[in-house]
Amino acid sequence: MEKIKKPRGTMDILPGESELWIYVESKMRDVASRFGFSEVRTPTFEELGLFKRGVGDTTDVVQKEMYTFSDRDGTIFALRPEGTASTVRAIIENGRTSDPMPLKYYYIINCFRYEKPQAGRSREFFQFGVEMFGAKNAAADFSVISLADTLLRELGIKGIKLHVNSIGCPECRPAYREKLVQYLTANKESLCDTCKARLEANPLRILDCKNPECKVIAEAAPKSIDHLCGECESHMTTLKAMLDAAGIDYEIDTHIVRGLDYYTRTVFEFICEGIGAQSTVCGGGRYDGLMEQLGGPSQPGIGFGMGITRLLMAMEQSGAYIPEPKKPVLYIASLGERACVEANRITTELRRDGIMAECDVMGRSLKAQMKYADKIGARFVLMVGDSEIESGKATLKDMTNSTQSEIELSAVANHIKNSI
RNA sequence: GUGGAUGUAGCUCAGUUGGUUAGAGCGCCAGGUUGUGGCCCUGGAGGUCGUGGGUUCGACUCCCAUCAUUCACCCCA
Repeated sequence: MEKIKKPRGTMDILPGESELWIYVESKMRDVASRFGFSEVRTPTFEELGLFKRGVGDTTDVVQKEMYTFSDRDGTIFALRPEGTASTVRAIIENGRTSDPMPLKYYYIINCFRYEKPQAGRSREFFQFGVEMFGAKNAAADFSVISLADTLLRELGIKGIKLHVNSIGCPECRPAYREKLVQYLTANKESLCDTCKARLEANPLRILDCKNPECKVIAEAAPKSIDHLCGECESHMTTLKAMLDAAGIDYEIDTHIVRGLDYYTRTVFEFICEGIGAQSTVCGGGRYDGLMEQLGGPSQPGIGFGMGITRLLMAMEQSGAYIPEPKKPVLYIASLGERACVEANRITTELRRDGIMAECDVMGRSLKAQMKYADKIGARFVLMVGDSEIESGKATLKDMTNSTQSEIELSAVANHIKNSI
């Protein structure tokens, strides 16, 4: 038979590494709930229009990276390329804007983008996302950033830097944008080809270009942070004061420009060098116009997305703690039908009491069972055969020091429970 | 979408200027006498050498194509 391969840019997470994912995900839930965020689960696919309006019709994500398909009735759907749009849709659709403000939601989801895979980027990827709605103050920005910072610390990630910028609001951005375009147009000849094209479509992106020539121009370009209106200015000032007070290191990085249309004011990234070209482990910002854009009431919002694969790479690089696979406390080696029945009886009793226990299901020899017990790291091994069934006593071996003792079969479960 | 690198057992890799039944280590399974792990020894299973063409008496080895993996650009988490 011909083998079927997994789709390009997807991955299998197998035993041995799924433990790590579970650990990281439980950390995310733990930290998020400590910050007062609750989990939201939305569909894996949505109507295409949601992302066109939410993420932005002109973005690369929507224009060329979406997995779309039509339903039998002709409706066009898309696999979610990110989580924010769906969350906002769910809030509006379920009337949650009547809940006490602010709304604090988080999610751990898979997202899909048709891209060419490379380190830290795949077609199906996983992200932890956080969204807060209804709070326009800088304190909201701060608590979201602080949440990310706390999580990264608790996962033992080192060498990660917070970059912060403000890209202004509908009040001040148009004037800034015009000034920037003027400046860039004057220097158009020195720009790389892609940036020449970006001049029309998305001039802000030029600030983020890696081409050396463009970098020089970007360095001297007018900065959004110097052209903020009064409100944006004081918003940023307060945020900086809060970060300083909490001891969260950051740098103002005028190159940070988010690619999704919905961002306003604060934008930030946690960047980890050394994990490849895709070094943004966490990226987010404020999106005050998004709720209204999707047909809901006008409510400010702020949040971030954290790429779990990139996070794992950062953890590995940091030599962070990684959980050990669970090991059974007791393995029961049995020989013969009657012993096997008894082994299963005791194993079940322990399992019902929440203790990890194993017994033979392969019909192996005693020696082979001992080898197996060793490989799976069992702490104790109980040896049961016909004579043990007769006498009601069996040998219990402590695998850490090879000591053996006689024990009543009826007392095994209790003995094990007491010895852990 | 563009460019570079790579593709031999489950894993990590050998495979000599193209030459007979393709190898090692690890892992897996079974044994090493009579009911006992870690070390050691023996045996076994497992590969259409990514796939499809071509050159040749003969291809894992050379050529072309294709697919996949990977790194970078683009973009983003």
